[in-house]
Amino acid sequence: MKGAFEPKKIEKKWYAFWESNKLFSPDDKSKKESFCIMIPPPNVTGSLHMGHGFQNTLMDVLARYKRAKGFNVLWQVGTDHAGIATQIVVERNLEKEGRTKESLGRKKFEKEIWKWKKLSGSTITKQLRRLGASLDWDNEKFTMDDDFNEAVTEVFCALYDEGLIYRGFRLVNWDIKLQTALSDLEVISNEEKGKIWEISYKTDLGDLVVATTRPETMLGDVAIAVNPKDQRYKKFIGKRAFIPLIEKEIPIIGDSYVDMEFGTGCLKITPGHDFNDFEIGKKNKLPLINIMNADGTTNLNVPKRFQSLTMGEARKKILIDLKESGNLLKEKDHIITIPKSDRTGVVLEPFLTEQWYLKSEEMASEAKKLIRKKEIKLIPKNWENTYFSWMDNIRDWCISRQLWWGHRIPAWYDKDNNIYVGKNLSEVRKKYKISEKIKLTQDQDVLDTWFSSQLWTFVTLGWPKKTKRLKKFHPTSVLVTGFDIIFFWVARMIMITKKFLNEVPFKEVYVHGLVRDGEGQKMSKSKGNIIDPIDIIDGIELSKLIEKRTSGLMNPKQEEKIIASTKKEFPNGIASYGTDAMRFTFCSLASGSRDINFDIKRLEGYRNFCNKLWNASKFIKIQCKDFDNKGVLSKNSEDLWIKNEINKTIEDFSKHIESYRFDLATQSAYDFFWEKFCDWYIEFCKIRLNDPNLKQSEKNKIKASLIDMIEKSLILLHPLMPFITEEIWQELRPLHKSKSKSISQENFPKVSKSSRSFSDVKILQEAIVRIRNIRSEMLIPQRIRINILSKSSNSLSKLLKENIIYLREMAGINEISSFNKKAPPSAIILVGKEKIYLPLEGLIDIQDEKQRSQKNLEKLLKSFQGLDSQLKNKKFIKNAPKDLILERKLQLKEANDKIKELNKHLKVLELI
RNA sequence: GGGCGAUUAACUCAAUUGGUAGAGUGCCACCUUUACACGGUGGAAGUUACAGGUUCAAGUCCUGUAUCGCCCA
Repeated sequence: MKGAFEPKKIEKKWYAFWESNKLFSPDDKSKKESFCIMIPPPNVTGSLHMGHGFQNTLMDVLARYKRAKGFNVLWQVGTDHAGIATQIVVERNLEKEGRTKESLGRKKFEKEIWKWKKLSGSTITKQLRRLGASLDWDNEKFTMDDDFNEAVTEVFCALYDEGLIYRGFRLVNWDIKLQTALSDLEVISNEEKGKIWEISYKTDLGDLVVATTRPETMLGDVAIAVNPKDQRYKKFIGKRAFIPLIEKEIPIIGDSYVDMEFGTGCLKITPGHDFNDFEIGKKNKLPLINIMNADGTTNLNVPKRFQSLTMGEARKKILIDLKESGNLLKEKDHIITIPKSDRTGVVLEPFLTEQWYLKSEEMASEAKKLIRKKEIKLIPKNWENTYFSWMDNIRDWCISRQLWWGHRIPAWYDKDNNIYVGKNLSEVRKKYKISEKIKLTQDQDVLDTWFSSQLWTFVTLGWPKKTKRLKKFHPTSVLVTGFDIIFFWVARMIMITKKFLNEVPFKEVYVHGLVRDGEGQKMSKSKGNIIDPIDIIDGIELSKLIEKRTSGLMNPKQEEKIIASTKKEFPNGIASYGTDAMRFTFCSLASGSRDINFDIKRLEGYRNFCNKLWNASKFIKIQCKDFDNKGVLSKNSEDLWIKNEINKTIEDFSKHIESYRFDLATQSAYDFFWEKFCDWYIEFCKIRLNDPNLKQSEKNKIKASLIDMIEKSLILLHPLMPFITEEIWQELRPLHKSKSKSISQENFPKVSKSSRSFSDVKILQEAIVRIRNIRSEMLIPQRIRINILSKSSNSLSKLLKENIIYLREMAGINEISSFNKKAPPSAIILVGKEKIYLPLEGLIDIQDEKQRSQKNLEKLLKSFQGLDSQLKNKKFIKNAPKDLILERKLQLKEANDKIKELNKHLKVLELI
């Protein structure tokens, strides 16, 4: 084993070993209890980002932990076809070659996408392997696979036949560049500086002033609305108004929706171009006018001089005309929320189209019950509020997209636009009894990607076939996901799974936070603060990191800023930290909070922990060279103490993992290994093994104990850091002699608790720490060995003498002498109730000792006073729990004893 | 406008049903000791955003204020 841990040398080797031995495939015949996690399928052509790294680390920890706990584990792998995202990428690639999807036609374009999928589709799955993710690669799924496609079609047809899927003519979020409807998830609303204009409309009773942020939609106005309670405008209701410039007559209506305080209190109603107006229009039975083409230009419904303009151009022209006609009264700055497309960045238009919708209310009400009845638990619980608030206001889901990449909608039309839905053309003809002579054409649209994603938990297991896997692993155990897709994915899975399987898709949902940079900023290309998990694993030079962060920027102006901040944060680039350190860091940050600020400093600390583990193991390997382990353990107090410590740790660790407190789990494992095992136990063993007076048979027992402890530690840590633990475990195989192929097949250590208090070990440790402390304070050099004294009769004296071997090495003690009557002038160290005397002569200045004792005394007095006043409080005695009072009393007595001793000591010092 | 969350050491985060605040990094001092300087030993560092309240006891519960963030409209 080398001096320092070098992750690069081992990681790829072990992943290949695990995979080729199929260690992560569940056993279909197993009688063990099942545990199943579905991977939230990443975009098939995407690449790994920090969110993936974080999420998949947590899932892998669960999967590996559960395997070690004796479960039959399936962690299902697969990818999503990611309709829009993928189509855009392929279109861009074609653009570079001067081709367009239209020039190719639909079939050839689809072929291009499959080509691209083949080319880049393994990037993400390769990266998942780099994370150490213990996925079941034998059953990788893709949402566009044939079987998935069939399942999607089946679900669509069933929902249609039941009347839950229907065609509807209404507003959608329209991307004029892609010319498709978008899901709410793809809408990014940002506040921007805009303007609000006040425009006068002529009416029967004089002018009304309307405030609007979108004057161009005026051409599609169908009414003016005022609040019926508004005294200013009450009399206008029922009268006529005239749209300026085109002088079209529209009614003035009363609707309580209108906010009297906002703008002028007069609202123009444009149901064809505003979601709220659409609702008002429906309520008041107003007509619908669409003034826009699919490409975002004005259509034939507007006067000729305004036709074929972009919405921006139309706005300019209308404002000029309004100014001229005297109808434009005011122009004010105003902060407006502008919805933009997450995909193309263009401003989204509410647009009237005919789309396919899924009725959601009934399914939502069923889905709400499942959470209420606790058949599904959200963790942390407060996410249930988010879930309910969305479910309570659920609207029908627009499931069609005007794209070429996705599941084609299984609907056909005849020349009269009659709709026929079925699994395929021949089934449709049979189902609806339509002869071959009648021409049917299939709907051009595809389904929203989430429509297939919602089937993920059961179609991956073989549904609609009644497979063994489906029976064994569904409902799945837990879903690990981000809060940003509770609506789009989690809620919909719950609804659809209840509908089709009459089951829950998962029993628990662990909702994790969003990974941000060290300053709490969301990581994004435009901010230039993205860290690629692979760069943390492998390391990256500063120049390459800058190149990565600044290439392909939408706004080149930011380049300088990004270069400066990158140089500041990573002056030497990013070192190679290895997967294990990164995973450990992710876990240590997974506390259940909403934001995870990824701080490279934390990473460094946990990288050091990997090195500690490495070197401790190396030490054991060196010590146990040629040792034939018979498994006979050493049973001194310190050996039993460490065994008890690891048992406590195993118990805590399990408790924390099972309650998804990965941070507490890492903390307990870290503390045990570094602070208990390395700092104390290894030192205890080292000293004993170097002791020429100790028999070889005893030394062998100590070696066996060390091996036992390191083996258990490795198994405990394996879910968190799979690579390093596998490497060491294999390296130590001659010592632990396990017959398993891999540490990943080892069972979690069984816990046996001890009722002992181990006070002897704890007092010994306290004595060592306090001696070190006084040495450091009194600046006694390490090479100087000191003599200490203790009263011959007390128990401390006995304990210290028994452990002189440790005190020599760990506290620089030379000899422990006893005295019967009177100690020479000394500094004193209080250990529990007893004292250790450190003769002053030649070592310590008397004034220093006075000062030190005085300082200690003050501290003790302060704590004494606190405790004393608490215990004198009758209400405290009356109300506080009994064991707390007892504890406080003991603390008080201890403080009191120590104060007495110190006072005595100070008096003695005065006399010298 | 409605809802949710956050504010704890210089930085990044913890703190179980209220019981006297802890890690990692950084900082200070000492130490090249044969597992580890990615180390060892010891140490300093907090009016828990602010103001009230409930309670024997508040980082934790309640009310209000401030700042920041997210979601929905």
